[in-house]
Amino acid sequence: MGNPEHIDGLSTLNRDNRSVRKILLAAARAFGRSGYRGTSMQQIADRAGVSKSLVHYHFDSKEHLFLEVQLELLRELLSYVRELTRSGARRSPAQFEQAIEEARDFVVRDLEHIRVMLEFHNVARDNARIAGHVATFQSELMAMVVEGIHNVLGPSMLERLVIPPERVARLLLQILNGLIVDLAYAQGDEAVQRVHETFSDVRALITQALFNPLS
Amino acid sequence: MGNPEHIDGLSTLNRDNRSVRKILLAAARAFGRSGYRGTSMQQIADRAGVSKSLVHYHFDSKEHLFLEVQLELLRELLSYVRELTRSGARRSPAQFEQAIEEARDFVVRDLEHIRVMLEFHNVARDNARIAGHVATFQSELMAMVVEGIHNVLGPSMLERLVIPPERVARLLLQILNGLIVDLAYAQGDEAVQRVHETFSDVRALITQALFNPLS
DNA sequence: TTGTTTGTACTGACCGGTCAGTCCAAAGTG
DNA sequence: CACTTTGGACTGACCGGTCAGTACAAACAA
Repeated sequence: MGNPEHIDGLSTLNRDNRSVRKILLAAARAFGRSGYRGTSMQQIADRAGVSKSLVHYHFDSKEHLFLEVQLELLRELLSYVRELTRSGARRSPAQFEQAIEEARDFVVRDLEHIRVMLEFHNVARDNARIAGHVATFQSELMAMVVEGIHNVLGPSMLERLVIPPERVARLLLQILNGLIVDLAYAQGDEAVQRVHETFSDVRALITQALFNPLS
Repeated sequence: MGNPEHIDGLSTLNRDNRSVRKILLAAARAFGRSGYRGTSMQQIADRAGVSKSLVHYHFDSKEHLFLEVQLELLRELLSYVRELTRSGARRSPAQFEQAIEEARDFVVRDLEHIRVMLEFHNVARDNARIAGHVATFQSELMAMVVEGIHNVLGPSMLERLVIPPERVARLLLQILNGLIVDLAYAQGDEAVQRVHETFSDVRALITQALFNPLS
């Protein structure tokens, strides 16, 4: 990745600083809940328990803060996907399904955080710098999922895929986007439960059709 | 639906008025592109070629305008789904796939408009009135898709579904949400083309696994 | 025919308020 | 000393919304 925080001429950011971490966390949640424009620097400062001045002290601008939030989310996702697909011992469609299920659990657990992704394209549309970062974000995530598919399936199962791994990766990301949107809409526990049921249907049907039978 | 524009004590809206139609169209596109908070009344007025005052003359508030945009989108979706699934002559998985493909084309064609849906939950989160309308929107759309599935498949094919029609409807809406998000991210023609390919994969795999073989 | 009234569409100027961002003096901290 | 943190005052831009007033055509009255 090569020190992405040093490009674009942004000032260096001390990520180990406790306040910086608090601000990043508060900002991620606030952006996820209310969107980029719907979140004020004051709200972020309040939720982080620091002064507004300090936020401006650590981050050049709101755009910079958003960028760093984005960057951290990418790091989290990458490290999670790496961890999830590290072991090379799973070699069946059922294990593949389980990996998808675990990915879903990850999304649900960090939903407030991950929802920021739905905001990326809105901000990117009138901000070239952020648009570039979104593109990087997407391609790095895609590469990581492809690698994860290789790790989870191994060469033997990989041969049985009816479409190439790259297309499987794109497919997984697309249905996960659908899950995120549906969850954003769902209000109340039964609604969330129904969304989970729906995603399980998607997962089961796709897995079933994704592998050629053993010849 | 019963004259939805008369509920909530909103002033009646002359939908035949040329300016009103221009404003609604401009607002739908602007909300779809930049989100609710990212769109100002001034921008909408400019794009509609009218004064900001006129927008406030026809619509009580920004919230009211958003509500009317939502209402019109619901009308369009309902009438489109009705039209798409009217004929009862299709009775094969291939025809089912084609109906999904047509729905995709509809989404792509009106994407700028439909993208507003991604914004609904953001606005609804801190606006009870809009939250109620979103819930109505969702349930009416769901009912319409279920009815459409019945029409497209007919009793014979309906029996072969491995999950009930209601779950199929939720599944379709979820993967369409994924499509909309992916399209929102896609920049450039090849990117859009790749998203289409991905959605085709989803559609094909799901359709393949969705029907029991003829016994 | 001429004048009056009424209703609708529409506008520019303006108001109160919010927001991102700046500046700075002061205080704590390692 | 250098770094971090606070709080407060301030600016310029923008935003949603209001308001007085214009334009105009149809209906009505003399």
